[in-house]
Amino acid sequence: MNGKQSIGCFDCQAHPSSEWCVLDEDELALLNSTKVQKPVEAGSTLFHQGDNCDGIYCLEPGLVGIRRLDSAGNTALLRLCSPGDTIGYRSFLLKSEHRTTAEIMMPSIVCFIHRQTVRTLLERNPNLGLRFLDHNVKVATDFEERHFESITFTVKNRFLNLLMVLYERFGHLNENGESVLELPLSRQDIAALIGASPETISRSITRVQDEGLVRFKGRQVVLQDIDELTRQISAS
Amino acid sequence: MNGKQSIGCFDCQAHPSSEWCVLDEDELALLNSTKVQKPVEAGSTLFHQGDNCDGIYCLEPGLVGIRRLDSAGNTALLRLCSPGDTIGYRSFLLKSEHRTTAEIMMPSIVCFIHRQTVRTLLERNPNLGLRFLDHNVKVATDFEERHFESITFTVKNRFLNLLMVLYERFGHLNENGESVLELPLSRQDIAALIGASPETISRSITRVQDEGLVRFKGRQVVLQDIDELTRQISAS
DNA sequence: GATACCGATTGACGCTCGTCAAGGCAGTGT
DNA sequence: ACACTGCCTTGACGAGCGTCAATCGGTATC
Repeated sequence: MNGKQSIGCFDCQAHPSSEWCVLDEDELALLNSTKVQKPVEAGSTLFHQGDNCDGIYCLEPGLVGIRRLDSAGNTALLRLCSPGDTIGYRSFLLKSEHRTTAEIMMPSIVCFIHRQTVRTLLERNPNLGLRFLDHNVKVATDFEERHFESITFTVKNRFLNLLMVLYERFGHLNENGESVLELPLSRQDIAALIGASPETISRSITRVQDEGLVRFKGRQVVLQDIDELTRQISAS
Repeated sequence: MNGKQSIGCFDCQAHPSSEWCVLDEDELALLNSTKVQKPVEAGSTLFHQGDNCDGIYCLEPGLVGIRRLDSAGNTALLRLCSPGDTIGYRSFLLKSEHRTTAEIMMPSIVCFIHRQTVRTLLERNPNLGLRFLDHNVKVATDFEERHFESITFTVKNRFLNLLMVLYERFGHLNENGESVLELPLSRQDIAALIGASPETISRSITRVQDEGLVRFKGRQVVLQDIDELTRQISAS
C-alpha cells in the first residue's frame, strides 16, 4: 500500500476481467490487505514443478509461461498467461504440488494470494468458484483444441495457427496499415510451444516467407495476407 | 419412474462418485423428477458437433467417446467417459453449441438433464458448482498431460501409455494371475485416440509383442511385464 | 576493435510415421 | 458354399521432421 509502485486491488487494471471481479468491497479489502505484490524479472520463476502449492498468483501486466518437464529431459511450453490471469489455482484446488513451472517471460507484476485467503473467499462468495469454473472451462476447451491440433495439423500449420493466435493477443497495425506482431517468444520457445524442434521452426519460417505469406525480421513479424493464412490453416 | 428398468437418482450406482452427490434430498428429488433416462445402443450419439446444447447428460453404466472433426475431414477421439461422468457441461457453461460429438461406444444408460434444472440446481446449491469445478480441473489437468505426451512421446510410447491407462480402468487379473484387459476400442479408435494411423498401431502391436511385453488376441490383451512397461513409458 | 558467446539459420542424413495398395480373417446374408 | 463386408495386418514407398554439425549474425565483455 505504501510502496511507490504498489497498485491496490481496487485500482488494478486487470481486475474487471479477472476472476476477482465478483468480490464485494469487504472481500476485495481482505484480498487487498493480504496479497503480496511484487515485480518480477524475466527469467525468474513463480514456482517450480514439484513445489508445494501455498497459494495462487494473479498476473497484472506481464507475461508468464507454463512449462512442463519429464524425467527423460523433455520439455514443453504448455501455455502463456496474460494480464488478469490467475495462475496455479489448479494445483491449489487439487491440493497437490505444482505439476508445472511458471516462468516469467517479460518483466511482470504479480500478486501472491495465500491459500488461507483463497479458501476464505471461496467459502464466503460462491460466485468466485463459478468464475473459476468459467475460466477453467475455457482453459480446458483450449487444451482440447490444442490437443486436437497437435494430432491433426502439421508443424507448419500449427506454427501459422500460433502466429494468428499471438497476433490476436499482441498484434497491431503499423503506420503503413500492415498487420505486425512483436513476438514475445524466442524460436526455441515457439518450438517448445507447438511441439517441434527449433530447426523445423526456422525452416517453416523460410518456407512461409518464400510463399510471401509472412515477413520475419528477428522477432518482428508482418502478416502480409491474413485471409490466405486463415485459409491455409483451416484447409488442413 | 415406472419403466421396468428405470433407476432413480436415489438408487443410482454412479451417484456417490458423481457431481450430484452434494445435492440434498429436495434437490435430488427435483433432479430425479425432471431427468429423462434412456438406454442407448452402441453406435448412436448423444449429440453432434454443432448441435445446440439444451442440457447435460449423466452416464450410468456404459462408455461414451468424445470425438472432434474438422472441415478437412480430420477426426480424433478426444477422450472416453466412464460411469458417473457428466457429459456436455462445458458447452452448457460456455453457452455455446457443442464443439464435439458424443458417441456411445458400449450399450449404455444415460440421463438427460434439462438446462433449466441444471441452472436451478447450480443457483440453489453452490457446492454443485464447486464439484463441477473440481471435476473440470481434473479434466483440464488430464488434457494438459495428454497434450504434453503427444508432443514429447513417440506413437509406440503413447500406445503403451494408453494400454496402462485402460488397464487401470478396465483391466483385471485372470485365473492364471495374469493382467488382462478387454479393449473397449477398435484399432481405428485407438489410433484416433492417440493421434496415429491404424497401420502404425498395428505395427506397434507386432513390435511390442515381439519384445514380449504384451500379448494380443483380437481385443484381448495380456500385459506380461507391467514393470518393464512403465519403465519404457517413463524412459522417454 | 578483437574475442567470446548465444540464438538463429542452413545443410546432410536417417528415422518415424503416414499413405497407398494388397491380402487375410471373421461374421453375415443369400 | 458362396460372395460380401468390415476390420485388421503387412509390405513398399515417400514425406515430414528430428538430430547432428557447421555457419552466420548480433550482443556483451574486456
